[in-house]
Amino acid sequence: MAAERTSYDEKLTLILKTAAAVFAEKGYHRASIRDISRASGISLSGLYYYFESKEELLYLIQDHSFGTLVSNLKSLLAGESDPRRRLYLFVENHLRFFVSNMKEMKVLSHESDSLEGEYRRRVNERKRRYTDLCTSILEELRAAESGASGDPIPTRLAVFALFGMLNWIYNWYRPGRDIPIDEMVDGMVHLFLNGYLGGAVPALSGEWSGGEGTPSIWRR
Amino acid sequence: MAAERTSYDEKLTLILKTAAAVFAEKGYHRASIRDISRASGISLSGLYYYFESKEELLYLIQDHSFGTLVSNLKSLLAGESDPRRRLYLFVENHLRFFVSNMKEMKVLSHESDSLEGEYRRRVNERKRRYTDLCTSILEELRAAESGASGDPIPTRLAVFALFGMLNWIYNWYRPGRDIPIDEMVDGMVHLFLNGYLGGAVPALSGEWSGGEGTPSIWRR
Amino acid sequence: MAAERTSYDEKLTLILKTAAAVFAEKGYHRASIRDISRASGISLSGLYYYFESKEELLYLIQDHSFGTLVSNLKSLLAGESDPRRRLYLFVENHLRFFVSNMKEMKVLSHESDSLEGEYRRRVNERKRRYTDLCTSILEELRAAESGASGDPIPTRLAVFALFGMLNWIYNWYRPGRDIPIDEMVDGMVHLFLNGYLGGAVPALSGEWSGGEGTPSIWRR
Amino acid sequence: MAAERTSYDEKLTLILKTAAAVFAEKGYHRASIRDISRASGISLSGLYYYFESKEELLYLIQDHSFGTLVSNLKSLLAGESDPRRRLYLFVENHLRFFVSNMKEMKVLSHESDSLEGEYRRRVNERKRRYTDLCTSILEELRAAESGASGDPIPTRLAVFALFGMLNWIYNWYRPGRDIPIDEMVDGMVHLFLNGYLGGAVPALSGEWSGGEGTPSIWRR
DNA sequence: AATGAATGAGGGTTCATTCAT
DNA sequence: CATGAATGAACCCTCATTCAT
Repeated sequence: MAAERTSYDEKLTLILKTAAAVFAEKGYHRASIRDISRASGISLSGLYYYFESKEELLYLIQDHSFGTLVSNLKSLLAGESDPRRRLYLFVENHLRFFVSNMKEMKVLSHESDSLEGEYRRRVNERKRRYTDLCTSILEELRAAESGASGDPIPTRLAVFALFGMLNWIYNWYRPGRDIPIDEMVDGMVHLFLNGYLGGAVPALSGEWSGGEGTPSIWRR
Repeated sequence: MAAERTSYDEKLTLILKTAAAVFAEKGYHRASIRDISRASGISLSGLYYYFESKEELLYLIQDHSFGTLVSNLKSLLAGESDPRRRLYLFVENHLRFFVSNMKEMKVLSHESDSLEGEYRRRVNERKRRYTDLCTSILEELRAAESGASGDPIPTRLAVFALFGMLNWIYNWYRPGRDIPIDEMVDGMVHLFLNGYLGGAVPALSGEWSGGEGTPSIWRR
Repeated sequence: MAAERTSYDEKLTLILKTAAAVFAEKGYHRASIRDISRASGISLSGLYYYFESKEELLYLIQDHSFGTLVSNLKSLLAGESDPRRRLYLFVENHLRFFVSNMKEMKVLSHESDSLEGEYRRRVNERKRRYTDLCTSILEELRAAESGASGDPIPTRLAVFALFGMLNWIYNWYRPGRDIPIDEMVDGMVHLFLNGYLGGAVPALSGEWSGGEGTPSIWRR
Repeated sequence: MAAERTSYDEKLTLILKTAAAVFAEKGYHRASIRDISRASGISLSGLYYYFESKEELLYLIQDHSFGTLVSNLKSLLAGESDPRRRLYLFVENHLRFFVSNMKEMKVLSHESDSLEGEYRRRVNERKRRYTDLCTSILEELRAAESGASGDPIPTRLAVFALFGMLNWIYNWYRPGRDIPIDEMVDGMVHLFLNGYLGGAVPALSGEWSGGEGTPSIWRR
């Protein structure tokens, strides 16, 4: 008697998940709502009951993903004050979530320019706060570790180098075929921590020809 | 009498440069040939004298960029055998070229999935060789520096972490408003070298709850 | 205990009034049932309890309006036999009703082609009878006034000129900002009566170049 | 040898004429670009070479029609200063043009609300000027004819009554089956001139029950 | 070497309408 | 009585591409 019906929320979730997969596969602009209709088994017009436009659909995916990512992080960091552990948790949360939600995170990383107007503003606001949180962890870290010698790495550079390392994985990491996540987390933290806090690198710069950079056919 | 006509090559170069800018601005799929016609001042059908399809145009841009990037690198590395210096030169070449040709490199980094078939194969082949070169530098580096203790960072992870750091810059680096390239190069090399070669990070892992990762609305 | 429920009729009336306003505002074809749902506060599917199709809804509006217009007119003309007064009452009824029910009358005037089949037939039948009534008033009028000199104005032309004068008001008349209805009624009756019954206009025609009419780019 | 090719302008003219017919037949909103494609024999996308949007197409039709209507009028009125003759020419031009370009004029009269924004503004501006011209003719007329007695008909009312008479014809006039244009022109001028200039109509007003107008189901 | 004109395929979106509940 | 959820058909418009000139 207890009919097994799918609720509105379940269906919306299915749609978001399917759409994320389609967007991840073909890219947002190349993907058509018809693709999503086909992949989800819901009629083209039926989809519009759940979102108002393709752009809103992208926003919903990004917003949901980001929301969960951040909310998970918050509960992890809640009781922790040691900067090293906080960084570790940050990286671990980011990578685990990324690997568990590869499609969504690819969409989040790759389609940041695809939103416009208010949607874009909102997602960017979330990104800014997430970046700020990362920045403050790095600053605590530097404050805690006094031994730094030589010119320190600019924090902004460090933050985005870290995000680059982490976000780039959708371009190469294949779960099951690459190393397990645990090892990736350890490796990334290790790499970044030693790099960020480690002693000065022997001077090498200034000796390269440089000038206006590499000549190329593009420069004419 | 000697009319100042623009040659075929000059015009092709103009088209590639313009198209790269348009693709960088709107993304490959969102950009239309009409956009490129408008931006270049060449008629829609006139463009087709210089390429056979939109996809070939993308290929030409990526192939040209990559070709120059690699050729520059080759001549820089030519006389150098010290692994540290070789890494430095690799990073410097990559970043300088990237910043000098931001549009093209964004297209190269961002639109790797937009090519198909033979075009894709060819660009991927170039990427593989470039990656291999980077890999071998990192291996030389590790071989040269004996002091490494503890579990070393997997080379594959290190390579892609490095590429992530470098390629991500199109998402944040604004020439003129951010630090000069020299400092960015120093910072990136410093960060990566210390990270890659530095001593083991105090064990932190294994203590996180994890399991299948963070619960999320996506996982239901 | 006596719940103050709105009856079926009240709700239907609300719907017709709301729909008339929406149709008047956006035009029948441009307006959507969703617009009416929004404007009336009744759910999209809930509306279909009161009519079977959008076209029937339009029919109901036109039929109701016309019915009331004619029924009012009938009771006004009931005891009156003087042709001038009968015309006056005709015009007054038409204009007053029009101004009091601007939305509905705009729909009636403007959307006469939007009905098809049986619906159209029925409304047209009502229009025909209404027109016939007007025609007969004009004929009585002419019969009563013997003084007409020269070629009389063809009745069919007079009838439709009158309807044009009257119906056009939805294009310009703004209650409150234009003259009061009374004056408009007087003015219209005056204009039409003098025109219809007045002496011949000095011959002016036949002197215009004309031929097939005005040359225009359309005629090529 | 002399190829019989149709020029751009000829094709545009064909499209405007065809589109006017389709819009007149089905109404602007109900008509689809596909209908116009079918009717003109030009492919759907091919049409967009000649206009940028359906709305621009409507604008082009209205603007062209109005332009010709007014330009014809201007050259007719050029040498004429007698108010009566000026009115006659105004009406004759309007009606002849209307009948010769029934489709376009129906679109012009019936679809005045279908344009928005800048397009609407421009057409309305033309309409305003045309209306002003008519108004000034009526004023000259009244000034010239001193004999007017009693309260004169408000000019604004007279102008729009005249336009109503004239524009309404798309609702009833069938060339070939109705009276010839000449007679219609004479009739309309006669009707309006006598009405507008004629002596006062015997007082009839004020005796009707009225009040707030006719009670109706709509007024609740 | 270059272009104006044209097109088939497909894009996102809206609509009137239905039906189980 | 009333609604939430769903759909097929159709809409306007854009696109990469072609081809005669």
